Amino acid sequence: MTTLKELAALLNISVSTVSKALNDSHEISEKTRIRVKELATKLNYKPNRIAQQLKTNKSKTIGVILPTVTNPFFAEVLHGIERTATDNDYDIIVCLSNENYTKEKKSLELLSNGSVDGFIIAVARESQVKKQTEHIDAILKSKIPVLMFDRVVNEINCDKVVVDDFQSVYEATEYLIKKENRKNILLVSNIEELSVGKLRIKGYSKAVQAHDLKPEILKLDNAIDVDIEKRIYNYLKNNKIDAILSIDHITGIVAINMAKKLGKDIPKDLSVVGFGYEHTQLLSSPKISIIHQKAHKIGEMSMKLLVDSIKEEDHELKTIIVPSELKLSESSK
Amino acid sequence: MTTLKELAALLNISVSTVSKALNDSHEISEKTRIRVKELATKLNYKPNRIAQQLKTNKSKTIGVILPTVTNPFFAEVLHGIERTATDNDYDIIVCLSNENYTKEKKSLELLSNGSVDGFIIAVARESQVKKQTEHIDAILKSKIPVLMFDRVVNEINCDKVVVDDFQSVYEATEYLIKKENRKNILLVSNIEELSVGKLRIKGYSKAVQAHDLKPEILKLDNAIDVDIEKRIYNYLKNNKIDAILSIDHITGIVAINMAKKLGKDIPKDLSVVGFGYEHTQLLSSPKISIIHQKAHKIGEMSMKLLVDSIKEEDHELKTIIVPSELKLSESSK
DNA sequence: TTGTAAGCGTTATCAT
DNA sequence: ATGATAACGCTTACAA
Repeated sequence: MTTLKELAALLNISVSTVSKALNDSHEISEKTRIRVKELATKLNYKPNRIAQQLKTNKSKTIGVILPTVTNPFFAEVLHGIERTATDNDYDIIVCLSNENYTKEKKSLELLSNGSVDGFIIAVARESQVKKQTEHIDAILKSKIPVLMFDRVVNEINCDKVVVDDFQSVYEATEYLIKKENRKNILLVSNIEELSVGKLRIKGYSKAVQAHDLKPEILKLDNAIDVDIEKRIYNYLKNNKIDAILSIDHITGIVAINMAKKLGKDIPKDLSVVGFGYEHTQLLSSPKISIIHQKAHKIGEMSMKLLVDSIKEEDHELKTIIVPSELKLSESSK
Repeated sequence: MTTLKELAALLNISVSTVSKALNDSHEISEKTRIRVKELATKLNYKPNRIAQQLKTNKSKTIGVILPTVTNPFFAEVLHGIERTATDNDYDIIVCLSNENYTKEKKSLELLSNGSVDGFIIAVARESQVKKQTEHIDAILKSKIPVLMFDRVVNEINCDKVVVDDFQSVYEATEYLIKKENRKNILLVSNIEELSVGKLRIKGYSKAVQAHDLKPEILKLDNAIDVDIEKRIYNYLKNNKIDAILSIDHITGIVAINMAKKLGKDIPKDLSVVGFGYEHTQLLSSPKISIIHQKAHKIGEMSMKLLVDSIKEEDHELKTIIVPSELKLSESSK
């Protein structure tokens, strides 16, 4: 890599002159500026980013800690984060906690040494379930801004971007009751121990009770593939259900497949609503209705808010709610 | 952030003594070492990574350029990359090209200024289709190691990790012919212009011809959701087909759904094989058979090979082939 | 208009 | 055993 020093030596001028010339300083004569720039281009000179970072004490990098990226929700959020970061001249360092508290903690610690100017984090399942969050507090204490999205910790005071989990499920439930006239709505959950899962279940319960119906909830508690199918199949076989509301992005499609296996007519006998993303509806037949979380937007808003908080002198903490959209399957319209 | 200087001032000793004490130098007395370490712990001192990077001229960071991360294949590869990077004390900076040549080029340029010690890249669709790859050559010329995976450019000389695209599809086709006794195998493709797509189609064609059958290929050329369904539906309706081989991770499931709509009995009337990942089989009913690419392993091998190439004095370029595995649906066993 | 020198935080070499 | 100094590559206040 070419350095200022090398350019200076080749041109027989000082390092500072070269630096100023490249930065279009008024102090420098037209002639030398051109001379310097020509050589710089020729030798493909690029200012060493590390040196600049040391000088300015800014990394222009954000640490992004995600539980996983194989879940399409987080993948899409990451997409939004990356795009917005690029637009704001930031890089992102991505760490995956794998839903694991220890890994999450380690990642935060490793990066809180000047490597990043701030963090975007969706808390790992384990951290959330065990309520272990001092590692995040520690970061905040060291004055590095943190933004939490989706999986948030209420007790921690920082910027947040969340989905309207309660509201969207409440409305979806009400839709099933009022528009599709369903009475026996089963909620299927594989994420009941997460903050978002709890909120979604609350939204459902509240809506059901508001219409004097009784809640029915099938908690799969993190079951593995084959069990998911079996348990949903058995439940549908043994219970009179006319609608299914899945609060994750998998079990809704599985429920459709199991219902078909049982000879149910969708959407006549059974309405199915789930959470979904880019390809969810394409992968189901008949089409599932989905609560579409604006994952890309969540990523975008998160990065924007964090960048603002870094720039602003006296930033006041915000919580932004990104509304979801109920996308009906064509058949149910 | 606490610095060596601050520690030194507080302890009334020199910066270099502090540095040595923290690094367990033999030169330093037991007493001061303890004194230093205690204060360091108390003030939560962490060596500034940027300064260390400047000193060693190494970033211990790898730039990872992916076309997208919402495709589960790349998501899983990223998972493998991240894990292996962490195991080897590397960070990763992730950039998404969005299948776009310009963005890919810009990302490479922005990071080739000392920000990263090497690149892992899966070439964008546009770069591959238009055969624009000088930007990658430029990086190699500047002596930054590059590793390409999956979407590779044959003409470029660098380390590579690829899937056995030709072989796996050849074998899957042969399986359909020999074990399931299929005669009219339709290949469905939505990625025919990619290097991997071409190889997969070749594998299919070769196998079909080897058994004196005629190739049938439905090219969707990057169609959008609703068209995908229609075109597959119509094809199945108007043509006598007894097996479908999808070379991506979406159209196989869509084909199953369309076939069911047409009243076909799977797997009796029709065998379906596709490419797939973690949840692919869970999302289909009846179960699809999948060519399972070891995406996690691909990420792992890529990072390992790149790290090796960085460490080794005279590294000789390698191409590693990661074999896929044909995972039959239970019904077809 | 150009150059000198200090400093960002660290480590390594060379005194003391 | 401890400290002074230089160096990594860059920017910038200050001289010349």
